[in-house]
Amino acid sequence: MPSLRTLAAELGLSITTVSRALDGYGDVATKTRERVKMAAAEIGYRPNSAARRLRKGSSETIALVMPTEPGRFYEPVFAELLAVLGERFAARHYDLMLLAAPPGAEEQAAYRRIIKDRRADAYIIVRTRRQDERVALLQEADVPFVCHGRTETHAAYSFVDGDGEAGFREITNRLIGRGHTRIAHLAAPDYFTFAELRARGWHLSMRTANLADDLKRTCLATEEAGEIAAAELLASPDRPTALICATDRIAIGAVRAVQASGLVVGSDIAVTGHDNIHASGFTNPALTTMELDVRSVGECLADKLFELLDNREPKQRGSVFPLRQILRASSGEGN
Amino acid sequence: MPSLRTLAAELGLSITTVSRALDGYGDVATKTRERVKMAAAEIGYRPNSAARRLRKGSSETIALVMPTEPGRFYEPVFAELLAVLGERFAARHYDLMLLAAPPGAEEQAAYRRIIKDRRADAYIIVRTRRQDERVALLQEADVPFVCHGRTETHAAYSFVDGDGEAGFREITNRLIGRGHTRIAHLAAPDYFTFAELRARGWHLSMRTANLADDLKRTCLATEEAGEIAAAELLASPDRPTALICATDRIAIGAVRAVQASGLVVGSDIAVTGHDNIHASGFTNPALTTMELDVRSVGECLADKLFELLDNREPKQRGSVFPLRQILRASSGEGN
DNA sequence: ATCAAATTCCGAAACGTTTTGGAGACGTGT
DNA sequence: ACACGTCTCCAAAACGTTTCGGAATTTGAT
Repeated sequence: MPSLRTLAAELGLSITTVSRALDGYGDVATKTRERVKMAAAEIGYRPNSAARRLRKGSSETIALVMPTEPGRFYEPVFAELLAVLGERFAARHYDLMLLAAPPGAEEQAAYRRIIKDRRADAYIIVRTRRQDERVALLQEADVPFVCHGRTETHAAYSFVDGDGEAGFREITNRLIGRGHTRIAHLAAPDYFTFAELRARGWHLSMRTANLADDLKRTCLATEEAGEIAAAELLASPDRPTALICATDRIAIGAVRAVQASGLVVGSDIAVTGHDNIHASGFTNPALTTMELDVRSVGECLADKLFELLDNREPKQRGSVFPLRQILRASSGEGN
Repeated sequence: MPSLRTLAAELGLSITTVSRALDGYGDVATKTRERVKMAAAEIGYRPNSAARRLRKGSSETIALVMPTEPGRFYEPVFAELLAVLGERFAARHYDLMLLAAPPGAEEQAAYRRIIKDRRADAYIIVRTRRQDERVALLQEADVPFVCHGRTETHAAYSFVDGDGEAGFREITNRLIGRGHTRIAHLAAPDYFTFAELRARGWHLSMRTANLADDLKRTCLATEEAGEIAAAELLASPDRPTALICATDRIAIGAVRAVQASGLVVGSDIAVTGHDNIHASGFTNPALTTMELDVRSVGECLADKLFELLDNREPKQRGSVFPLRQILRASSGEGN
């Protein structure tokens, strides 16, 4: 309600001076500035965002378009990531604008529309895909953006990701160390980069140990799909002794499949996942998995975004965070 | 980029006429309107949102402040709800703005700030509490809002909720019908209205059947807390034969506690939950639970919001959706 | 005392839209 | 001929901010 005009009138100054005083220009006497700031605080002045946006041509908004899967949208830590981003953005007076669109034409259209309208100054891409049209789109439009996850393209862009490859190499090595030789991988759909990276980790580890790397099944990242895929693998006469799953949800399905076939998870068949979703600690036996620190990822995403918005030279394009291994009974370790 | 000015110049019309033509005023000749619309489509004109917001004094934005729990934020269907809301809002050219704040002073401040700045035309309150300061705040500020969940106050406001009371009465009755007499309730923290309603459902059902209603434990809605609370109940000499849990997460913890005490879920002890989170179908045995149709809820929330924004008389203040019971083996039924 | 430079302030324009309050043209009934 | 209503259109103001290009005043150096 109170505007610059109000303040100016009250102080007997011009709108210009009041504005510049508040924005910290060197243009205005220290004494006047103090006076203005006092009055502004007193009266509870807050600049009208629409007006400033109109004038500055920026929106002070960061957009995130959530890719709604056909069916239910589900991403274990999505809500938490949003919370972290929201906090960080608020500190810099940026708004977080949330849209939803199913991948494909509709998603493209959504991006085009916001870009055209300049309704966001920057974007966050989540669930990044190996060939991601969103990256191409935003690069072409020359709009700042940061990816959660990475693409397979060689384009230069900022991203934050977990080191799925190393994480899966590590867990595979660990299982090999415990004597497993037939280790299968239940992969997520391969248009997701994370699925490819995790599969690669498993694959490299197996090759290095000279073990057969043909035990791979790809399925949706759901419990149902995981159960079916695992059941198939277990039905084979030469069945695996370990199931390394791309996600906890897949792993939870796999646990069920193992139990259904009369085998014991942990002793007969090791099962591992990724994400450390809440439920993973409460399967029977508890699920060995690995975890990415969501807070760090969120903060890193925000920091990179602000680097771009401030036109600062980014320290590094991409940041890859290590995964914390959480060993539990489903892989024959832990308690 | 193209503005009304551009269009006007191109067409040899005034800005006024172009604006009115596009907004569908009866003021302008049908022929001119067609001409204008053609040109607008051709040139890809889209009104500048900042300008229109400034002029109209509205923000065309709906705000949702997510209450970040101390620790991790987690709400089973939150992401999906956001997706539904996002879709609906986009159809009406409203933006969904997301903030995050922990309940308490910070949350209040966040609301006050956005209200003062008029950065949102309406609000959505989630995780509604029995005594909810947010409701009071928004009512006092006379800003439209809709609650997901309800308060215990008698204030007139719009809300959408699931019928937790009926749902819990139903499952309790069902267990009683199967011969259970000592049925415990694991409740969520009682500042949440949903927790109170579900507890009431259990309570009423028990009283009606003249059964002891003293077997109630309150805990956080987490697996860990559920496990501890369930373990306590099971340690009692006169232990319950059924654990009706306020949420699936609590129930998953309870399942673990039952198993730890050497009893069998389903036959020895029945366990039920609420939410139908993905993991609930994959506990061993699968968890009996109940489910609210998120899409319906989201759409209803959006509809009510637009009723308020359009100043239409709401058909009904509150909408309570029935819960779908999902009977599975953990309560001795289903497969 | 004079000129230049620094300091402090301000008027006015601009961002792009919506809306108010007409103005002009044309037809209709008297 | 006149008054009156209807159709189309438009100029200008307003929303509240930022910023350009000075203007007025003071300071400093000679």
